[in-house]
Amino acid sequence: MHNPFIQISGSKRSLHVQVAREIARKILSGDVAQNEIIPSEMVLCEQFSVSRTALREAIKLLTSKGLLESKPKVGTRVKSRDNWNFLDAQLLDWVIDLGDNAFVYQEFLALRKAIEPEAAALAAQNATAQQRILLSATFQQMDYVSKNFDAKQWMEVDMEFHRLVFLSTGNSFYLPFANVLCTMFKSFISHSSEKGGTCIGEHRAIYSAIMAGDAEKAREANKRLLNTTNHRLPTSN
Amino acid sequence: MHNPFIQISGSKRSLHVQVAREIARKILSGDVAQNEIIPSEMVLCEQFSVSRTALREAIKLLTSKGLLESKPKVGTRVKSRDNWNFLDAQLLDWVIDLGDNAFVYQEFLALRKAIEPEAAALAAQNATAQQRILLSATFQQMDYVSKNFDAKQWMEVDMEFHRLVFLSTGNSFYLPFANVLCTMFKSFISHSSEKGGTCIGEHRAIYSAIMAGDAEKAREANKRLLNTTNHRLPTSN
DNA sequence: GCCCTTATAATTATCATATAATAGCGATTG
DNA sequence: CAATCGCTATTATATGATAATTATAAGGGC
Repeated sequence: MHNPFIQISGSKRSLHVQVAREIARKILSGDVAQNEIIPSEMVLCEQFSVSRTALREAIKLLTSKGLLESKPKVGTRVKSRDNWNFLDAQLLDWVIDLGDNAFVYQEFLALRKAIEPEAAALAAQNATAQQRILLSATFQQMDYVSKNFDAKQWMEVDMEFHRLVFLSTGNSFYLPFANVLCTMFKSFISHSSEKGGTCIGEHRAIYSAIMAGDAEKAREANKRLLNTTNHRLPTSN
Repeated sequence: MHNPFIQISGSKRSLHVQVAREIARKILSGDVAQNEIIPSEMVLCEQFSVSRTALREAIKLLTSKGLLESKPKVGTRVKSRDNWNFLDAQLLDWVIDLGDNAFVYQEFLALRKAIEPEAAALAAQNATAQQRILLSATFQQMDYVSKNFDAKQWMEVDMEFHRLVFLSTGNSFYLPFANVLCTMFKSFISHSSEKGGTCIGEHRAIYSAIMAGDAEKAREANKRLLNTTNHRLPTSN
C-alpha cells in the first residue's frame, strides 16, 4: 500500500492528463518542432512508464486541442501552431506554466481590448434578472474590497466580475472567454504578489451602465478600464 | 474482406470520433440535460456497439472540450453550458450539424463584430512579409472572382482572406478564430445556395489598409464590412 | 439519539495483450 | 520504366483483468 502522506510530485490529476501535460509542454515550448513526428506509442509508453491506454487517452486529449494528429502507419504528427486552440483554458494553463508570461499577458490584453467592450455592451442588453442580481452582489464585494484592500481578494472579485459579464452576454461564443479569463487571473494570483490599483471607478461605470441597460456606455466604460495605465501590467513575472 | 464500394453511412472518421459526435449531439441538443449523469461505460458500450477503449477515447475528447467530467463511483456528468468551448472548431461543427443555425450565425456575427476589426488592425501592424504576399495573392483572386462571379468560389476566397487576417495578427489568441471562421464558412458553402453581394469595395479597403500598415483604417474598414446590410445574413437556412 | 469510523459496492482508471486496419515503401513483373 | 502486389511498421479497436476512488450504508462509541 502506498503511503498516502507521500504526495508524489506530479500526481495532481488523472494519469493521462499528466502525460498530456508533459507532451504539451514539449510541443508548446518548441522542444519538439511543428509538423514533426513524435515517437511511436510503444516508445512513449516506456518513456512515461504508463500503459498504452493512458498514453492514447493523453494523445486524444491533445488531438482535441489541435496539437496532434495521428494516422496509422505514418505516426503521430505535431500540428502547426495555427491549429493550436489557445482559447482552451487547459491549454492556456499549460502555456502559462511554461513561464515566459510577460508576452502572453500582453497578447491577452490585446484580446481583452477587442472582446470585453463588446461583451459589456451585450451584457447591458441581454443580462437576465438573475445575472443582474449576481453582478450586483459581486460589485458590492468589489466596492468593499477596494476600501479594505487585499490584493488576493481584489483579484478574485475582479475576476468574478468580468466572468459574469461574459456569461451575461447571452452569446454562446462569448462564454469560453469566461474560463480563459479565469485561468489567466488565477495565474496572476499565484504568480504575482504586486498590488496595482483597483480601478473601482472604471468598474463602477461598467456596472452601472450594464444595470441601466446602456450598451454604448458599458462599451466605452470597459474600453476606459482596459486603457488605464495602472491596470495590471505584465511588468514583472 | 469488406466490399470497398459499400460506403457505410456513418463511417467517415475514426470510431471514437463518431461516438463522440453522437454523444455531443445529445448534449448540445439538450437531449440529455446539463449536470445530468450519463449512463455508465458498459451501458454506452452496448448502446453504440463499440469497445470500452473506443468509448473512453470519445469521452476523453468530449471532456477536453468541456462537455463532460468523469469521476470514479459517481459516473460521467454533463457539465453546465458555460463550460462548453464553443470556440472549438470541431464542437462548432457539431453545433452546426444540429440545424438551428440562424441563431448561431447571428451570435457568430456578434463575435466577428468584436474581434475582426481589432484583428485587421493588428494585422496591419504585425503581418510578416510572407503573410502580406499571401494576403495580396488572395485579394487578387477575390477581385477576379468578384468580376467573374461564382458563389462557391467567392465564399472560398472570402474565407481565405479573413483567415489570413487572423493569422497575420501575430497574436496567439487570435489564431483559433481562423479555424472557427473556416468551419462557419464551410457550413455556409454546403448548406446555402443563396448568393449575396461580394462587398469587394469594403474588402479592398481592408486589404489596402493592412498593406499600408494603417491599423486605424483597417479597423474601420472591417467595421464597415460587418455592418453592410447585404452582408451574408442568416435569413434562411 | 447522534456523530464518527469503517465496510461495502458501483464506477471509472489503468494495465496488459491480442487482433484489425491503414498506408508508406520496396520488390516484382509485364 | 511503370504499374501492381505484398510486406511491415504504426495506429485503431477489442477484450478482459485489476486497481483506485468515493458515495452510501452499516456499525460502534459517546
